[in-house]
Amino acid sequence: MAERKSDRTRAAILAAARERFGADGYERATIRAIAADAAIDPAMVMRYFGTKEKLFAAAAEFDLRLPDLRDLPPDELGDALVRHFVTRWEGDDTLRALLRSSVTNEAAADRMRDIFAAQLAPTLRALAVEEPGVRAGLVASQTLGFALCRYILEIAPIATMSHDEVVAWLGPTITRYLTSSP
Amino acid sequence: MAERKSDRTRAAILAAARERFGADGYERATIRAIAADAAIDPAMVMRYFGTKEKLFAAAAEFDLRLPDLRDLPPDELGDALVRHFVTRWEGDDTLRALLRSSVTNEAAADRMRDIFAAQLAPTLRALAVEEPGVRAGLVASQTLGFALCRYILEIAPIATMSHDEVVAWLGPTITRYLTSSP
DNA sequence: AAGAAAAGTCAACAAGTGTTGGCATATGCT
DNA sequence: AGCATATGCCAACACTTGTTGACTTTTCTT
Repeated sequence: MAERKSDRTRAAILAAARERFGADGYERATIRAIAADAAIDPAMVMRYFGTKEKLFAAAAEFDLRLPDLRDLPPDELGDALVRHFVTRWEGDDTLRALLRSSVTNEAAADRMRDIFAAQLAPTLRALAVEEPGVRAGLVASQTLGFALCRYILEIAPIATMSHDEVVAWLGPTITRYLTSSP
Repeated sequence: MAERKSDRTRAAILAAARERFGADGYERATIRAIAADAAIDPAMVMRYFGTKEKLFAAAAEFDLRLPDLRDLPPDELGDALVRHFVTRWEGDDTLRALLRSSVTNEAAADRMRDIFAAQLAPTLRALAVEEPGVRAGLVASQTLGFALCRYILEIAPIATMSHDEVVAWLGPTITRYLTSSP
């Protein structure tokens, strides 16, 4: 079965949706604007995805692609995680779309919580730390907060930091959240 | 000059606005809903504040009320700051309104950046740390991220933590951001 | 008590939203 | 080639939004 024509427009819609949701958030990103970006008719978006909610659900599918951390020495966990997160944030519009939308849209917030519970927490559980839920929450709080300041609010010194500086500052924090006992 | 009748409705509008902006964010919070909460006519909101933007600007006025930290030993700075932030977050709808709105609204983001630059950064500058801008950004990233996870996303273990636990976990992080050299 | 100013109500507007159905075009199969 | 199906466009719908202007009621001064 060859590549259908519809596959390409479908992909174009999804790409445009991720970009718009990421730039404007769920409510301000309009079907019409997404359709214009994808150079098609707004009705096509409905035909392909049925509803704005379902379009978002499809566009916000996301895999953190967390590496296996079990072979690392404990004091390098934070650095590795932070470096992974920063590159993951910058290679994909999806996380930005998710963050921008989850603040005002309940479905997006659900998605965010799900990524947290289904991807981050299990990875930490595999490290056999105590209270993996709490530690996963702490890691989320620092990484999401950093992303908020860097990509959304664009607070000056945070937004312009190099990857190495980010790792140097946040790495030890994450390491402590993973290894220190309360 | 006695208390005008208008002062009370003005205050009622502002309270309702803060609540709605905090619960729904800037775009989903409608003038009509705010007016309904304040038990007045939507047209009154316009008469009192002129426009939705100006209403938000008035409702989002905020003072962090940061204490003077210069007398504290350096290793207690983080604990004190974190405890102050948590109580400040929970006693006032304004910060939630600001956080929820700043993600999709540029004026709200400006306000957020302003609080950061005009209140947090100068306080740290008074502590004579190196690179106060960077450290203020780091503090913002952790505190805003924690607020996001606790009050907006309501990620389970973070949302239910006691104040003491919050201080125990975040305090050392903030202390390190303020005292450690890069 | 009369009149001015303040405070509040009502109905409507123009614009933008998600969504729908009908109709045209292109594509693939036999 | 001819038909069925997939793909696409257009115009319109019902609704909500911020905002406005005319009108009524209350409040206060003189």
